[in-house]
Amino acid sequence: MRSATLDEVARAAGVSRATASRVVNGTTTVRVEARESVVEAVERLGYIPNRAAHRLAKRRSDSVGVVIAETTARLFNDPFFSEVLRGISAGLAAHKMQLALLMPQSESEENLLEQYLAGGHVDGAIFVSLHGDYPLPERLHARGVPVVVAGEPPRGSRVSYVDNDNHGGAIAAVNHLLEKGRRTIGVINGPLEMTAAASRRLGYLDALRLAGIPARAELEAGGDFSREGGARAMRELLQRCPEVDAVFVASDLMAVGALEVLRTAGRSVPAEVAIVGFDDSAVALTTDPPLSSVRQSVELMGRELVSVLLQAVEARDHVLRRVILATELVPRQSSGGLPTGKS
Amino acid sequence: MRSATLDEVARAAGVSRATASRVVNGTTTVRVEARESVVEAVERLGYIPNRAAHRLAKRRSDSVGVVIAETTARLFNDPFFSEVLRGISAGLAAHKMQLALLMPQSESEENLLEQYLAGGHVDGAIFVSLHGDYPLPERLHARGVPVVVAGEPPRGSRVSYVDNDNHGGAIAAVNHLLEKGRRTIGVINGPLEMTAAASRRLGYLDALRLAGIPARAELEAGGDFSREGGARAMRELLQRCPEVDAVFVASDLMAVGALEVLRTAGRSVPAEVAIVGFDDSAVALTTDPPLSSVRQSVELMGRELVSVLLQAVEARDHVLRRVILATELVPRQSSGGLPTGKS
DNA sequence: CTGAAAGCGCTTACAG
DNA sequence: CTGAAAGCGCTTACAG
Repeated sequence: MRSATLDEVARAAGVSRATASRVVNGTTTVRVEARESVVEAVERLGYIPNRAAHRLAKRRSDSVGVVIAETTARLFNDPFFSEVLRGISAGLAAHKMQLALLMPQSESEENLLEQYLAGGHVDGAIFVSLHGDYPLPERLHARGVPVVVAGEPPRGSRVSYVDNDNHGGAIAAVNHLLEKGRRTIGVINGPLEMTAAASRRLGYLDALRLAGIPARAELEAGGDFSREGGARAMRELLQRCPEVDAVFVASDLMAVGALEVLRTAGRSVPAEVAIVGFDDSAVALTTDPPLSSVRQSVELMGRELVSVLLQAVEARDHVLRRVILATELVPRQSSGGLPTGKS
Repeated sequence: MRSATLDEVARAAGVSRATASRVVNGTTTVRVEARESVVEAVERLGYIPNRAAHRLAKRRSDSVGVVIAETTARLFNDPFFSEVLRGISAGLAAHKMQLALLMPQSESEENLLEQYLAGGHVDGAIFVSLHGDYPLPERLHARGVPVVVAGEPPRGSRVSYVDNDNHGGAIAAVNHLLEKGRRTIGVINGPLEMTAAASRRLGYLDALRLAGIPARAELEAGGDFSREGGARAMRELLQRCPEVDAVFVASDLMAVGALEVLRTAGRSVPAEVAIVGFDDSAVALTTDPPLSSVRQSVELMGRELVSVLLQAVEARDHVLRRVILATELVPRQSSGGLPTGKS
């Protein structure tokens, strides 16, 4: 159960505790023989450093808080969270940092959270909550706690963040539809208080503008990133603009709902209506026809969140860092993307 | 940034560090005046205990490892993980324990994991991986590390676990179908190497047996807990036994697929075929008709996992604990469950 | 390159 | 009820 201590290792290796510490921590200034005997002793005794002692002496926690402050509904229906968590976990593990997961579920827990994060229990914090106006990251940043958030925060914010290129991805999607000869292109938006949704919408509008096609308000419908919402929006669109020949849908899940409505309405995809989704999630491959979508790597986002945070921790600086991850259009049959059967 | 130390609090309160420690930790044997002046000093200085020092002195980590060793696909498509995580998080927070999330993603990370968990970095571990044969919990248990797993482990295992009453839930579901007058009841199973799937199947068989109805192999079809799998299984069932008048589907997601197939096949639900799912997840309310299902609380499971683990940690014992959480049938229209429109 | 020693911030017998 | 003191296991100037 109890691992050997550094003292025991030192004694076994016939060196001082200081030297033992040096080789364990990879300091180079140690004679080869000393190093070797320490390494041997570590092996033999199965030495595992005591993290608490290490932290106390170094005055660093070697752990980062990952805060997921999200409603139950979103949390359970959006694979985003598991995926970004996986990326964060991998990034942290590579740096031997511990992931302290925090999921506040009430007002009072929120308050404790701020105490906790500001109290030196962690070296920094990553926020993965998506809803627009969340003041905690900003407050912690102001108190000098290194912070990074997933997704672009509302404008005016001073905290570092990592985000996917939502705007660029949307432009690519709409350009693709334009190249396919579509001219009456609708959009199904996500909830616009989320910056991701707002950016995708902007990309749609910008792509149309660049192509010299005037935007029409009746070609926009609102969703909520859910399948149901996508279906509802598609019905609206069909009713308001029966001549619509393509739709850029701001999430794959909504696109699934839209496809169902189109099938029920007897509109063939992509012949009559071409569809492009966003996320390139697993469902994109299971729809009929397979869904063209904009790929983003949420796991990569998790890794980037870690590296941005650790940069700030190392540098002990207060620099604002922004990382925008590339997105990529993956054409499939729902937009007539691929001439062959390859998907 | 840096919080006051206990020493500073003691000095400000005019007592010794020992006394200050006693009131901070809630020991009762402290004179009222001393207590009050310490409390006041804590307030005034904004004292936050240094966790590393506390841990080092107490030789306890006050944190538990939560291991999610799961394939990406399952992790991202199953809300189970977020939900159980939320329950665990809440349970741990209530005990002021820290949640160290561990998501090993390779062989080598798995090995480090065992080192880590056995190395005293955590007071115990909760395992949330679902696939059948996972040796790590057993090994840690044998090494004296308190361990509890979510879901019944394969038979022969000696580790504590918390599970939902899959068997009882399945019996309730099938009994309900029997009460509705159905006699040709099929089943769509999950992957049987998962104990949850196996138990549900057993419940189906037992309920039939108790009702004196012989089981027929052609009324069983296999799924994989996915929507696709459910659809495939339903097609099989219709082909092999067109006279089937009810199906117990071992997960809501599979039931969604089954309902789609039935609609396409022109079978009305519940008039011709009654359906009951399992999980009572959010989708149960969005299907058409609303899906009867067996309710289980995964979040509660998370809380129970914590309390079982902490019992073992406190007691420093090696007792095998098993907690089976009640499930409950929620009748809706897919089984003709409710005479009125209430769902 | 190496060791003796101070220090990180807390807990807890022990003696009173 | 309370304080002086040892101890938890590590890191790191400092002197050599």
